[in-house]
This record gives sequence, C-alpha cells and structure tokens, in this order.
Amino acid sequence: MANFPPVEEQLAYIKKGAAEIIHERELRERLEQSLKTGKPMRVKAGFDPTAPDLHVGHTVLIRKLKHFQDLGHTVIFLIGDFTGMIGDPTGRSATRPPLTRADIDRNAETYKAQVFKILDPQKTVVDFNSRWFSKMTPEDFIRLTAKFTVSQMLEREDFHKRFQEEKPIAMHELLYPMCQGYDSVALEADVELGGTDQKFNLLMGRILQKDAGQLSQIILTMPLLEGTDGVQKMSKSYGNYIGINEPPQEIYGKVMSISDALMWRYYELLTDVKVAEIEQMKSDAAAGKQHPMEIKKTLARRIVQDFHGELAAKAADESWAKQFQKDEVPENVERVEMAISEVGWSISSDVGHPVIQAGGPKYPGVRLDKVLLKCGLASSGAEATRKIKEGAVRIGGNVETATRILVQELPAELSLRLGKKMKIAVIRES
RNA sequence: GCACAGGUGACCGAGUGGUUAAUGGUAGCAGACUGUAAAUCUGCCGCUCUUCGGAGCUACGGAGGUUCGAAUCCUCCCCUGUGCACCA
Repeated sequence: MANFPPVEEQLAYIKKGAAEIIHERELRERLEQSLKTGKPMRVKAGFDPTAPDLHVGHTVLIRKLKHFQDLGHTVIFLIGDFTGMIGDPTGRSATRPPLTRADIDRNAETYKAQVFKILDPQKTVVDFNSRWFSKMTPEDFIRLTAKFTVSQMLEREDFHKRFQEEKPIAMHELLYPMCQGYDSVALEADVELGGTDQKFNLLMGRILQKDAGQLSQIILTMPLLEGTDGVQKMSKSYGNYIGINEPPQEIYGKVMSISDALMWRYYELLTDVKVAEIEQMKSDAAAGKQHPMEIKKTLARRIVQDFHGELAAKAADESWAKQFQKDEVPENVERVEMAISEVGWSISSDVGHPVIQAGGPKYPGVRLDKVLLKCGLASSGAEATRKIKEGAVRIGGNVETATRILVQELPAELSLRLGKKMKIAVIRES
C-alpha cells in the first residue's frame, strides 16, 4: 500500500499549528502501526450542513485534513446531515429552522465544491451520518443515551454555564455531543479533527469507542480563527468572516482591513509560511525594515490566490492599490442597474424646486437616498439619508450632501462611495 | 399542576403612569487622523415621507382592559428559570 514518511516527520507535519493533541503518545503509536502494516489511518472531521458557505476560518481545519491526506492517510469528510437536524448547541437560540432533505443535499454539494478547493476529491471519503442514525430504532438510540449521565454532559462548559445562569438547555442539545461521538464509532475513526470548541464533543467519541471495544480515537484540535474584528471567532452569524466564495477583491479588502496583531495570526493559520519566516517578518516590521502594510498585502494576495488563483490575486492587489493608495476608481466595481422609475425624483411628489418645467422630463433627477438603498450601500432609506447628511457619500470623488440630485441625461452612471464601499449605479430609462 | 423570579431596541442592561424612539454600556456605521491597521476625538445608530423646519407610523413577550395618557396598573395567555409536587 502507501508508503508513509517516517513517523517523526509525519508527527511534525501533523503538529504544526495544532492547538492540542490527545494524546500525542497514542498518535505516535498509531502512526507506527500504520507504517508497519501499510494501513492508512482513518481521519475524520464532521461538518454541519446547515450553513453551506465556508469561510477561511473553516479552512484552518480543512488544511489540516489535507496534511493527513498528503501523508497518505484516509480523510473522511463527514456531513452531519442527521445531527444537522438537531443543531449544534450554540448557547444562543436553541431553535433552528428544520432542514429538508433537499436543503441538506444542496448544502452538502455546495460544501463539497468548496472543500475540494483544498482537499483532493480523489482521496477523500465523503459520508453522511444519517447512514447509521436513520437506521437506529428508538430503543437503540435510548440505549445509547444511557451510556452517559446528565452531569457528564453538564461538564461541557457552555452547558455548565447556562445551567448556572439558569438559561434554557434543550434536551436535544444534550444529545448532540453523544451523536457526534457515535459517528466515530460508526466510522471506526483513528483520529478526529475539530476546533478547540469541539473538544468536548470529540472526547465523546473516545468514550463511546472504548465502550464499543474500539481503540479510542486520537483528538486533534485546531485553534479557532478570530474573525476580521479580531475579537470573536470567525462566524457567519457575527458577520466578521471572509467567505472563500467571495469575489477576489472582497477577500483582499477584508484581509487588508484586519488589525496588525491579527495579521500574524492569519499568517500562522491560513498560510503555509514557516514559523521562522513569520518571526522574521515580525521583527522586520518592529524594526521598521518593512512596512506592516506591505506584509499584509502579501498575506491578502496569498489568501486570494488560494481560492481564486494567481491571476485573480494579482488583479485584486492592483485594484486595491488603485482604489485606496492612488484613490482612483478601480474597473471592477460592482455595477448596479436600476430604472429611473424606481429612484426618480418626480415632479408630482415634490414641489418648490424651480428647475422643473412643464413639458420637461418626468424625472429631472434622482433621489440619492433611493439609489444608495438600491445599491445596497445603506440598509434603509433613513440610514441613506443620514449618511448623505453626514457627508459620508461621495459621487465621483465629491462629497454630496443633497438627497436629490439633477441628472442631465439618461442612462446615467454614478460612481458612488460610502466609506470603504464603492458601487456604480447605472440609471436607465423606464 | 402549584409557588416564586424573569421576558425592554443587534447584545447587555436602566426605567415602574405623562417632553419617552425610551438613560447607560458594548457592538455597528460614518467623519478627522493613518497604512481601508491599532489607539484617540467627533457625529450617527427603528421605519417611511419631507418644501430638511419637521410630519407620520411602528416598538418594551402576546391579546385584551383601566386611564386624558401605559414599557410602567389590572386580567388572561405564551415563553424561560428555580423550588415543590408528580414519577404507583
């Protein structure tokens, strides 16, 4: 079968960037075993099919999976379609909209497409945990629950905390860790990867495997990547994420907006740059030998390249420089088309402006607030109006404080800028 | 089922009959400064309309009620937690 690299070499690769390994000694043994028998380890990581959009935070884990794959081990990409119906306890709202089978399948496909930007599809086993859970009878399931006590479950930090704070804990939430643990039994996993937040769930696998007479899996946790705010973990619900399917420019821009402190973290977890090299850059930046912004630009380019390729990365780099360093309008700003009837400043609805002549055009101008709303630069008309009055809106580089503006002829293009965001509004007739 | 404690804007958390779109904090957005960094300062931070002076609507778990007037008082309901009970 496969010939694996020497154990120590494998270990070093596996350990890189990992938060914790339980237990390293077991891992070493298992590696030795697989080297001897030529049998690859089964490395599992589970994913919820609820939110199909991956962000770069997820790639930390996926990159680690790839490391195992590179070493010749079997990577099992488990889609938690059954557990997805339960919903991982979030500590926030216990209610999640139930997913239909079609939803789950669609999400799973999206997931795969994104994950295979990093993993080798040929070498990846994709599985669904409904495969075993849907066959279980209620008796089987309850028997499974009997393997744990409530206080065991309450050891989990967020449950414990909620219990202390008299916050609700739903029954099904308590079952989630158990289900995840059982997945490891069903898959006979040798190793399970997860974020540090998953540690408790990962440990459940060890308990259940031992109970089932299997060797307990080794657990490898990866740090949770902080979101662009640098404080909370990257998450769709916090809105501090960088999606891997986002346009190159968007990704580039978001990376550039992170703090310097966070930049090092991103280097560590999102790139293959060696630790020593990162340290070198740090000291160069501290000594003033290299501008932190340049280092960040390199980071942004690398990340874009991972998901969109080299050409896109280069283009994003140039367009960013154009937009923010030279203050020019980049070519590929999103253009939003709208009809004058949607944003028009009509005569009948407005009086007191002398420019309107009988027989003239129906719409002598447009309402800027409506345009901003239409472009998505503001989330409500009231907000758009506010921003205009604050002097935050620029048209073609000039601050515009009037909510109504005249338009000479149609179709008209307005190059809009509100803060960091730019859009081109294309206003056409009818 | 009974008793008690709670349910306020994105979140935390004041307010217990009357300038109340509702103190304060966090988060967010924008402006200045910069490197679209951090820190700091300033403004904004429910929605719609506006002749930019304002006007209207919606909002304090839900539905009714008392009152000139309610987030604030009363009734019923829903939700959460705790204790008791249940578990024959």
